[in-house]
Amino acid sequence: MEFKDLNPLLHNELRLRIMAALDSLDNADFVYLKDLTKATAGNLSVQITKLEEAGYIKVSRSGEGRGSHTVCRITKAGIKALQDYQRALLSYFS
Amino acid sequence: MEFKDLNPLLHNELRLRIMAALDSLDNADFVYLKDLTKATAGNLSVQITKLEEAGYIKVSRSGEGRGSHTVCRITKAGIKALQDYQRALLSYFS
DNA sequence: TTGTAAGGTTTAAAAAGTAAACTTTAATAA
DNA sequence: TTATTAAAGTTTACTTTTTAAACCTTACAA
Repeated sequence: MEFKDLNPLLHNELRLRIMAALDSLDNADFVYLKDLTKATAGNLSVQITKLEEAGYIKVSRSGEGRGSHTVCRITKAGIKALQDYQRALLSYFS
Repeated sequence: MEFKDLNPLLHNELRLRIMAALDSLDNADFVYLKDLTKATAGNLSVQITKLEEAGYIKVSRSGEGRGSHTVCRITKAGIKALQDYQRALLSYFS
């Protein structure tokens, strides 16, 4: 039995939801992600920022206040990290 | 895209290691688990207790101090929880 | 214009994770 | 014997992370 390390940034439910969504959608805005992931706005905001800082997603913010719009897109590094995470997880199951 | 909730007790790397190990070994003692999971004794002790309190493992403790021996075994509920967790995870990866 | 709601961000509090320090007993050396 | 060291765990205090309530800014409606 050999357990591969799990990327702690991806080993969080909300962040994983965001990444999984962006992996198949390739781009989604804040409101859509909020609805899809069932997250609160605050939590979503924080986790998006963490993924952005890690370089796993790219975020375009435009406007302020009500007129603002935030669009997220997964990066190459993000896709790779997600794949690696998935592979690591497999080492835990049979 | 529908994300199933991930059991928070299992969605922790060390606890998952413990459970995955016990799932295939069916019984392992503290020292063996410590070596296998590469955990510190303190962390292992805490996480074993949490899994025990949840009814996912059964723990037999005998003796005290150096002569003590702690053996863990997965329960039916633990096996089911692990399976459910695994299934839930699959909903995150296409 | 002013009230209300939408889109996000900041924050402070709660929860969880971690490992150093400790307790107890067994083995070993002097 | 009687220290001394080391093994097996547990407690604890600390840090990190998570979470959502409160907040800010702007747009729209009445």
